[in-house]
Amino acid sequence: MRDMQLSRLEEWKAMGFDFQNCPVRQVLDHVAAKWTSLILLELENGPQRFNALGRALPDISKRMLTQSLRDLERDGLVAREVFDTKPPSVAYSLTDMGRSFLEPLHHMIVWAESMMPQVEAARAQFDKS
Amino acid sequence: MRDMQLSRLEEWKAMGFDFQNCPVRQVLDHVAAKWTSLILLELENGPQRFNALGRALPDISKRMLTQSLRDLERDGLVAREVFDTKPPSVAYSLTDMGRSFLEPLHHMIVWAESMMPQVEAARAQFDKS
DNA sequence: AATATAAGTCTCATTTAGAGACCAAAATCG
DNA sequence: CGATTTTGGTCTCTAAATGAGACTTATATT
Repeated sequence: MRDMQLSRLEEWKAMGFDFQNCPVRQVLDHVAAKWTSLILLELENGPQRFNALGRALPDISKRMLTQSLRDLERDGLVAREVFDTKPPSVAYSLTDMGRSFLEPLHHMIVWAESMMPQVEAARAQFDKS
Repeated sequence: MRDMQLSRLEEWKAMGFDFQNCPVRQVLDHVAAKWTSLILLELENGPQRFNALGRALPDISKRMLTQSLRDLERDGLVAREVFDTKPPSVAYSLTDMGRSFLEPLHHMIVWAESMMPQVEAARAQFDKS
């Protein structure tokens, strides 16, 4: 969308508002990361090891599991701990901040579950026309 | 991740739990759609036309704006109304359900804003090591 | 007369995600 | 004893999702 008038954007820039670093976007990107929320939800059941998480979330690829866990670790939502077993095992757990994220996340889930029938109805309506 | 033990998944399947149609995943996918939440947030300011939305969200492409709006319309969160002007204009607005989604969304945003400093700190820590 | 606007669609290029092979060392299985 | 499994990943190759931008058609503006 490059054919915009730029006025509002220019205004924001003038105000020193950094569009790319907008905190709202950053969280939404996080929630939007498709797997991170599911991982956090799974870790609510307690610390889990890499492969156990993979089994709990059967349709995630190892690649994305690794990447999502790194992102979560970097942002301080998840802690990674290596145990010196043979072979070495790695446990992932929620940090306090990670746990605090579950509260708003559960709000979303409650909303989702209560609205699902309406959403289904809307879809059926939309699809038939 | 095809090398899983399948036990938990099998269990779920035995329970008739349809993994792909899980409502939690469906909403999270929605929130995870990268643009839908931003669009809903923008429509909180009142109904807006296609190009106006494009200007308000400068880094979305027309292609994704169209697609996201269709998804939101299909799920009943957004209403699309065509006006017979010349050239015809189209207004998008929140439905009641769309508005109700803003509540849990705002919870997430509040969380995001309050946690941002901690997240930044965690990132700085992670990146330096 | 040329350009802009409305709301998209379409194509092509780039980015992101998924599938699965591969790693090394130790434990387990037959 | 040899084969397989398990640990937590990485790497490559393919497939899917996204972005950039040209194009449309009729009217209005400059």
